[in-house]
Amino acid sequence: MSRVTIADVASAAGVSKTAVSFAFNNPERLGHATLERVLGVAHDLGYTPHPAARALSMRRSGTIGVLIPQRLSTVFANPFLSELMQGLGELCEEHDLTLLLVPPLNGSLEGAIRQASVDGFISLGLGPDDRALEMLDRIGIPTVAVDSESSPGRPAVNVDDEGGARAAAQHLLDLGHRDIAIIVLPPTRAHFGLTPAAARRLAGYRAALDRAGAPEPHTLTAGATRAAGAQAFESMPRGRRRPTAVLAMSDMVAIGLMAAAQSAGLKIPDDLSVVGYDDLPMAAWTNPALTTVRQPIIEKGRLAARLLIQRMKGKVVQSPPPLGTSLVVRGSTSPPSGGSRR
Amino acid sequence: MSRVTIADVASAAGVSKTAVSFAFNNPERLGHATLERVLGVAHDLGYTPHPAARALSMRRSGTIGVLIPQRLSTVFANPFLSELMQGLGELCEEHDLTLLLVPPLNGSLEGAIRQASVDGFISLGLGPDDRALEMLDRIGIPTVAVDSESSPGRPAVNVDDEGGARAAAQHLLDLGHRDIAIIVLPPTRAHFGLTPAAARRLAGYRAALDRAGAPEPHTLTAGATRAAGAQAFESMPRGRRRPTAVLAMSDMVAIGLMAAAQSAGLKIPDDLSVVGYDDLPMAAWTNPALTTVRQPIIEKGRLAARLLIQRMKGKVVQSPPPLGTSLVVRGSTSPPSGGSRR
DNA sequence: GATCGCGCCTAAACCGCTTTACTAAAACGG
DNA sequence: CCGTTTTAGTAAAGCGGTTTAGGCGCGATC
Repeated sequence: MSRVTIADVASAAGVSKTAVSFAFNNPERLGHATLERVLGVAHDLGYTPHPAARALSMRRSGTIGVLIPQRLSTVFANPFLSELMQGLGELCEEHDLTLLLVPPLNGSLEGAIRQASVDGFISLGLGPDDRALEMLDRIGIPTVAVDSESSPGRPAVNVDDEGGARAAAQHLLDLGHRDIAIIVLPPTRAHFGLTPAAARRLAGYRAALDRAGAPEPHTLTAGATRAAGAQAFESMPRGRRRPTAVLAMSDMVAIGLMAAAQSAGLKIPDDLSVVGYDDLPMAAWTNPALTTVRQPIIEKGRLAARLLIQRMKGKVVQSPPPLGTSLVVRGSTSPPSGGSRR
Repeated sequence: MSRVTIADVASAAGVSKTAVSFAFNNPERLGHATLERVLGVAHDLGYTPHPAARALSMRRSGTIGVLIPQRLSTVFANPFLSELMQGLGELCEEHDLTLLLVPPLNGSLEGAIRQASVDGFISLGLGPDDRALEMLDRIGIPTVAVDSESSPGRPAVNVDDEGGARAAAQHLLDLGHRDIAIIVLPPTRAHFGLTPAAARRLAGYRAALDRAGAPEPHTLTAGATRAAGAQAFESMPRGRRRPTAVLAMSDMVAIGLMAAAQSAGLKIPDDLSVVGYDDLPMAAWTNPALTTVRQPIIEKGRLAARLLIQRMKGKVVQSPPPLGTSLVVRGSTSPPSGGSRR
């Protein structure tokens, strides 16, 4: 006993397939009596149009894809994505769209794209010349890039990464820090350099430090998870060579690092100042609360979805100006403890 | 210029559509020379099989749906879903599946289901007689229910909600609490009573309290978000009628409630003990750290996905026994402050 | 009274792919 | 040298819908 199709309904109601289709999609084209009858029969039989058939025929699937360059288990470990999904979700629900998560399958994002039946894509953190984006262009599927670089054909939604980073670094400098470590986010795709957003943040940090004539910062790399942050702390220089402050490109890293530092006996912020990036909700309730750069993640999601939906309607859309970022000063930063160092 | 189809490739390569299809799905049925040629032409033209057409023809879309009974913006505000997605994601990636999020559209989960082209569904928190589940049965799409009730045809993945709840309540009783408030999770779907999991937890709380002869607990309802938790605190009885402890059915509620209590000047746990449910990662780093009932969320996701994938392969699967829960005692609970009360 | 317009419904083409059944040619075996 | 496999490829029938271009009956129009 297989699925009940439109033909089943048609013959059971004694009408053509067309009539059944009209009953659902174009009711005004049917007489009142037949309409009722068809709908009745359809309901009795438990008929539901086959989504794939519908998608094929209508050239529209009613779903938009979220292109995620990493494994779901790592990317969902960072609430950043949850926030973004809230924004995307809001607009999708408004427009009757469902959301398809598209991570790499067998390590291939392109392969995953091929399999995904969607009307448009939102890409996260891909470099502007990424093969995946190129592929989407070729197929001609509308795309909006988030945390990427805007390029002619493809609108991009970004925040002022560099400005935020500059503010963060300046804050530490103002407090009197000179020995500062930077925790860089790693590339998310093999053989593509830094993520565009990471590059911009790094540039922002560096710009502020250079301008103040601070010594070359110690940089190390850690993925955007708590565990990676803890690990980053372990691989920081020890003893008198330990920096007095660290700039992390993600709150999760900052939080993990803070925890590791604390369980190693350090006092935060006295022994080590930490500033994150993102301002996730939880940044406000760590102990001490995290000083961080706020970016409007939910709004970013909303905006990206809104733009994509416009594009899917055929409108030409421009990249909007970057959304604002701002430093939120909390308890995890303070002047360096004057004592033993320098 | 529309999408390049299999027919375009076929004629460009001077072969039949069949040959092109074989080149991709059944390469060994083609001679070496033609295979190369077809693949070459396909690549040059930038051909990609249309996913919907493929899905229709193969009766398989390569995606599984996650049926979510609430708005994405509320459900993603709780890291519970992130955790679950990590588990689901792991298995999906292993099996080359993408994940479709299916929340209610225009308030209708059924409508959303209709639109979703998936090979199977994972449902979250639906009552066993929910219309949506009934609909899935009728369509004949494999489904695994999470946080639901197992029923003959449909395997369900659950944790020992009641046991965990009992342990939590017993813990408070052991500490000497008698005036205890319970924060109940609300129904997620209109006119369906308590969520099955919420009902089981409530039963667990009550069982322990009754058995100890504690007075009727004060119960109130709050959705699984921080904001709702804070609000729940506001609507708790004040002054001497304030309970000495509260049992929340979700960490987020507990955390929100704790924060609200603290900013109202209460000391936790001295003035108010709080125990959550879930043991989200962040439960360990609130201040004080949250006493809570741990449930293995990621594992729950993995298990559900594994079961669903089995079912999609045609195997008949049974509901596994509930996964274990355990009380994790941290800093948010203590004996009631003896002083002014009782 | 032929024609037009209109309301209601249908036949058939089409969406883009997979797959079954089949054929022509080449290789094989005796 | 002649049947029999094998090999390499094709035509056509689905998959399950939507949509275009009519068809048919009937009262209104000229």
